[in-house]
Amino acid sequence: MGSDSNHLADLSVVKSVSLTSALEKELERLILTGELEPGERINEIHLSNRFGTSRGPIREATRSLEAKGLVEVVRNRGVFVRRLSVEDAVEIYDVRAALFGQAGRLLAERMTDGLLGQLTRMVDEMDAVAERGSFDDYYPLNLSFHNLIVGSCGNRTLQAEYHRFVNKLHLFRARALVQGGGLAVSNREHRAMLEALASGDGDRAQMTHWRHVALAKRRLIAAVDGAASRID
Amino acid sequence: MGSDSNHLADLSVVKSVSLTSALEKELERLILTGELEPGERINEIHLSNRFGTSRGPIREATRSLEAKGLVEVVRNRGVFVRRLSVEDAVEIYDVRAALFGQAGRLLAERMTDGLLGQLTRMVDEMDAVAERGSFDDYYPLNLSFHNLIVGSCGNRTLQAEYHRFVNKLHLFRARALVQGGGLAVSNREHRAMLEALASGDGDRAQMTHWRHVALAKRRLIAAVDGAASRID
DNA sequence: CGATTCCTGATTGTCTACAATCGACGGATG
DNA sequence: CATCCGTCGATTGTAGACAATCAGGAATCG
Repeated sequence: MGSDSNHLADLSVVKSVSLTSALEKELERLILTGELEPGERINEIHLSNRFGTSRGPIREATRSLEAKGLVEVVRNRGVFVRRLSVEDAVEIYDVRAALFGQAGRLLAERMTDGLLGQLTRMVDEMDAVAERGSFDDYYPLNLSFHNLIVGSCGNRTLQAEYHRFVNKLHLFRARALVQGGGLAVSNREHRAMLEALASGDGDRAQMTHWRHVALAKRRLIAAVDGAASRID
Repeated sequence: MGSDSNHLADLSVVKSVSLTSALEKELERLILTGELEPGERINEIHLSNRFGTSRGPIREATRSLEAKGLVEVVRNRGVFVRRLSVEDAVEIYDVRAALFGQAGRLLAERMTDGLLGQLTRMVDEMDAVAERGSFDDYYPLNLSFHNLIVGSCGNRTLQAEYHRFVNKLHLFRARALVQGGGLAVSNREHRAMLEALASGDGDRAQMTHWRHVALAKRRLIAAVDGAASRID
């Protein structure tokens, strides 16, 4: 853990960034990587000792993280990394589906040959990886594919919002459950999205993109039910 | 303005609310009502004098408001109520359309006779008000109608998010421009939404709800262009 | 022995003070 | 007259101190 405080020290050397902002970024990183786990309490004094700052900026940072939905601030008790229930995760998937669908629509209406080629190569590569059944290789490609779509839709507000929700899903500690349905199924949905994007049809793109996330939600629910049955 | 500090005093009497939380609520109210105007600087010392608190809780509150997109914190310069450009507003409308569409879909899939009756009465009432051409009477009804839909969709995350974006649009000081297209046109779109909700068809409901906000966006753009032409 | 109460240490919430930064204004210079 | 530089007051960013609150452990009671 010692290297982490070095991380913050590097940031504060650049004096254009306030301590509060640097702390917020670092805390967010600790949360998203799982070093601070859901339900875990964020102790101001420990953190201030660890980072060599006073408690003020830490308090400011945690207020911001609360508004972003990554922590919960309980008066007189402390700040806790937010714990997501299955119900929470399902709700977040619905929001994410809506945003991703809208990103698909916006992108279909402004698609270029270059971008379409890039996206196509990514889907081809995911096909190859899926054949090998390698989730660890597939996941980052899948992430890049989604990020390129959202990042190219031309709406920064939508992009920022989408990523906030994707970040929040990091709190749902059930990544192994997300494999449900198989990689080939997931990439077939990517192909349908691609075709819709190529067609320039906004309605169709919105529907295929929305459906991809909605089906992922369903796979999650099925996996959770399956896991619960296995426990019983 | 003196009555506003009484507002905060009332809140702090109830000791279950921290000063920071009370200040955040009050600042948000001041921003959303327009008492603190877009671009205006929030002066910590003035506010701490006004509310009889130290600056610490004010700083914490403004960090949260920043994450909610209502203010911008500029290091060493201060906190400014966020100013929305037309482009910002258009981006927000797109996000709002996506969320509203999703709310429509979710509601269509869980509609009850009682709720449908309630929504129908509201649309009928809006018809009557629209005939009189009374925007001031129409607007709150319209707001209630939208809120009932989103509030009944069964997804709290979506609801909270939708309202965050509606709040942000308060920063766009061009409410007079939102009248474009006429009240009767707007309420015809409400009827299409109603029919879709009654049919229980999620696809159809999502599309009609999405379209309603998307058309409102178009009307806004047209009104902005019209206003610009009139200036030239 | 289990349940209840009390005490104390740890932590949080807020305040005050100090240092750093910025912008406005006035004076000097070309 | 325009531009540049220096000064100063206002404000922001942060640290440290003090008071309030809570949870856990120990003591007491039934």
